[in-house]
Amino acid sequence: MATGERRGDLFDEACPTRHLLDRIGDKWTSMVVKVLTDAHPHEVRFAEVRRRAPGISKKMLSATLRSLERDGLVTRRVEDSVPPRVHYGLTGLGLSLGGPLAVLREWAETNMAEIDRHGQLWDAGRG
Amino acid sequence: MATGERRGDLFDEACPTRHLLDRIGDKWTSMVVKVLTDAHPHEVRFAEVRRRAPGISKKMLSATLRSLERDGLVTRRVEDSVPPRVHYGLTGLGLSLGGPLAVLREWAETNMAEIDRHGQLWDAGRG
DNA sequence: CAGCATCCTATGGGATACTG
DNA sequence: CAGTATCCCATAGGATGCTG
Repeated sequence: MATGERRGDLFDEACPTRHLLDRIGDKWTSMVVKVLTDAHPHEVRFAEVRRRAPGISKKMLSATLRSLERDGLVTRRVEDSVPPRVHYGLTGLGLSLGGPLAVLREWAETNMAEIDRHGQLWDAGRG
Repeated sequence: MATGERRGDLFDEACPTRHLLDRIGDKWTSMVVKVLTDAHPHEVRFAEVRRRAPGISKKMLSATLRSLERDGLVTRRVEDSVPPRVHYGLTGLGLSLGGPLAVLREWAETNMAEIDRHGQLWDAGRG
């Protein structure tokens, strides 16, 4: 991703879910999309996105945003000033992704605690 | 994952979606869950899961199933025979994950073609 | 400010061979 | 049959420093 490369996996055609997860399943994409979704229709500047996605490095934010822009989910607008200001926003496609992500989030909020609890019991039984 | 280890990322508490994607966003989990969801309420044996998730190695199938079992999404039942037969199925929790995954899949089926097309245009403009 | 370049490590995951 | 064990490599992604 950092290089802008994309792999064309055989399973991409066979399994759309896998294909999508290849794009949004990495460490930062879902958080960046959420930041831009929450801000919509307002654009958000690079540093501000970074502030709202705690922990992300400049390198990864840059790579994540470029990947999203490449896929047509995010717009990038450079304000011609010194120092430069770059504004990011969602395309219609990017905005539409908010629905599925919200569903995922809702399920996660309801069930991740149980998953964690189960995992801890499991680990304890192996200690 | 292969070792059964789990990282406790700081963002897990802050972002449930990220937390969930840490579990299902890897290469095989979503496909394995889909196989078991499609088969439900019937259980599926190890080799049969493998057949329905083309390309997965024994190692990765083993690791993926164990991870899902650890998280309480999948049941594992060993039939006492020689050679052994091991049957996998979904728990209620695992079954409930089918909803969100179907939403993801639907969005992907509708939009991944456009994403790919956009990405190819982008790449062409950089060639 | 908004990045890119570079270096580095940990991890995911494939190939292959072995086992109860 | 249903796994483990081992080896190997490609990649994700963090840390740091430089630049227009």
